[in-house]
Amino acid sequence: MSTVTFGDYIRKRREEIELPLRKVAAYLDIDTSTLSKVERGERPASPDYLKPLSEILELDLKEVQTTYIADKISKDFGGLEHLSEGLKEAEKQIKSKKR
Amino acid sequence: MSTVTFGDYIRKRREEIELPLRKVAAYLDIDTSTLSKVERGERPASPDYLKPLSEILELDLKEVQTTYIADKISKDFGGLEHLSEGLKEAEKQIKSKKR
DNA sequence: ATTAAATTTGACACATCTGTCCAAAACAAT
DNA sequence: ATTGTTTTGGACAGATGTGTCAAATTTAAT
Repeated sequence: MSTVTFGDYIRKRREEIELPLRKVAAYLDIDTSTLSKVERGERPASPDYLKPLSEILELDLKEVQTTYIADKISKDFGGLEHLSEGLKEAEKQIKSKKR
Repeated sequence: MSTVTFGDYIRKRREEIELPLRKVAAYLDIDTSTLSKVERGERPASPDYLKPLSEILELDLKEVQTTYIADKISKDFGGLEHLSEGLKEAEKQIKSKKR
């Protein structure tokens, strides 16, 4: 399975449509350097970036969020033995709350 | 559905078996005050607490972790529209990695 | 009501995080 | 090789997080 990091995911797409970091960073209203670090996984992405990223990279917001969440969870909780069960439980609770 | 916070969960159990904060905190090797804040949700629990908590509170580690994860996820990602999908995806990736 | 124990509060120190700035390096094009 | 552009690196400031300490409050017991 792939397990692509968030950084790789947006970098790949950015190169695909041939936008320089400069442009994308400007659209997100952050420094070029910051975005570079996010793409290389040196820093985590802020959730604030997700919406604008989906816009300028012409990606489905749902996919962007999904990739972001999966990546962050594996980084934040990677060490826990019972992560799978915890996620299932979290899902249940979220669904029940969404009503 | 309940959606019990991690703090409520361990406080309830601690009171059930009638241990003072003092004792539990000592076992976790943290200040009483810190544990008090964790129980009341004023501060997040450190993952380091989970194992010792499960021991001194005589709880299944799996349940402790699960509650911790569910709580933290809802706090960390509460705002995202596509959280459910993201969690499913994260689960998939974790499972595939566990091989 | 006093005393003792348990719990909470708030100020504090120290560490970590987040993003910026600007200089350095890598890359393209000619 | 020089110039222009993109990308990266590292020092930095300000914000946020983590836990401690000591004092204040609450609770329980007598």
